[in-house]
Amino acid sequence: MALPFKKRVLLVEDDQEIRNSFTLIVNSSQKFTVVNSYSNCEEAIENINRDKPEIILMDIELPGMNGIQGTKQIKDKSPHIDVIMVTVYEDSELVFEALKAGASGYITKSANYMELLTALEEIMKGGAPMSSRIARMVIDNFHVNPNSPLTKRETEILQLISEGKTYTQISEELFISKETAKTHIKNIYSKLQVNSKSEAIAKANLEKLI
Amino acid sequence: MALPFKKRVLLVEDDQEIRNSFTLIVNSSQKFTVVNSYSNCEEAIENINRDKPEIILMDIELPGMNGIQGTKQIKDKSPHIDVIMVTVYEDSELVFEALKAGASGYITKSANYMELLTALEEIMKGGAPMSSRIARMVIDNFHVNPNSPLTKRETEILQLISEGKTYTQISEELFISKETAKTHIKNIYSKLQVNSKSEAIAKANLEKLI
DNA sequence: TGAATAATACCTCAATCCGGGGGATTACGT
DNA sequence: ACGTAATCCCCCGGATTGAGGTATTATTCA
Repeated sequence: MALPFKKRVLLVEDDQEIRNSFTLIVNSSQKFTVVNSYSNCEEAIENINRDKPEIILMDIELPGMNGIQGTKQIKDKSPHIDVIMVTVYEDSELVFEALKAGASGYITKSANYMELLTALEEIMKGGAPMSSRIARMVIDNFHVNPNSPLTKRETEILQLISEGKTYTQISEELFISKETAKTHIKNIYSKLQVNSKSEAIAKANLEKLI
Repeated sequence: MALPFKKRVLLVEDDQEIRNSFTLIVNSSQKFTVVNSYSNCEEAIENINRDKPEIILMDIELPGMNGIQGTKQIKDKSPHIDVIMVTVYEDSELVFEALKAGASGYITKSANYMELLTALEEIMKGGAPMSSRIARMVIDNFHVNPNSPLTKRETEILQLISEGKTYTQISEELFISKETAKTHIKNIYSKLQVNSKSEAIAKANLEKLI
């Protein structure tokens, strides 16, 4: 009955109860098996080569090293392991930090039986399980502000600035004189209230102008 | 029997067959109704104030204005309308362009009955429906490269550069001398093979160094 | 323990960039 | 007809940057 190819799942979660209930749920599936569970990242990382997990369910709030730092270290050493963050928070900063750290999914602790197993299946299929709110948060992060104070040309030039181009390169690329490029950039700076290229890029990213 | 609060869905799709089949599927639901369908963006935009859609299913490849340009214009005028891109392509550039333009979901034309309705439900819940591959693509886009050639300090400084900080500001923020900041930046430039702040930022974003 | 790497700091010099003005023409759309 | 956008030019001074060095401490790791 024990399938030889069950996906190896590791739990990192300091709440004993959640650890137990998640273990039960995961083990109830024919496709997954919990190889181990830890209450902190340090131990998990220490034994990762022995446990050889393919998927890690990682809590964010942990004693000692937090789940985001832990994910970073794990993905650093073992990039093939898929990490799913499990948390109570859907705070946007934490989400993005976790994703940057290398998480491939983001579910909440309130996840029920089905949601948890669906998330694991999604990961197996090469997907990225997320709650509705997280998905929207992530997608919204891409949206460019349609109410930019900049004109089309200015936006175009800001784009080139963000690509690291110099005044000269911009003027050549757009077939305009260097002075014109300068004028546009002066206007961009004044509209964005900045006074350097990098500041302009920072503001552009912040306000999703490009 | 006709519920008064069905969500108003608009179709923009040049393939007559798909338009018909999607219309049938959407109308089969108690929660949605197709208010109109067009074979091009121009017409859709022209009549949008009359059709008053809450959700638009938008093809990307269209005669005349493409679906990405169309989405941009629609979100510009009516930011409250949710646009779901419907396409055969899962090409990464197109996906990101569509998301930047303001799309809130991204499904493929091969979407069946269930997938289509699930996507609409997801949108209604404030989510962002995506296929597994798209979701992973989007998530992967956040991941920071764990094999950065930069040291911790250099990464820290690159981060500050990307925030638009000057040498002086960086040195003050990190409690080091201006000269040291300069040295670090020189090393960053040499490792990234660039020679300006904006180029460094561009490369950093490209290679997900920060 | 020794070597390598990282982080710190200083020097010089030329090129670029920025800010702050200014003025001017053409074109397009309302 | 007026405003906005896009184009181009000028001056200038000061700040910043980039490129070339050298050098001293920590720390880390083999």
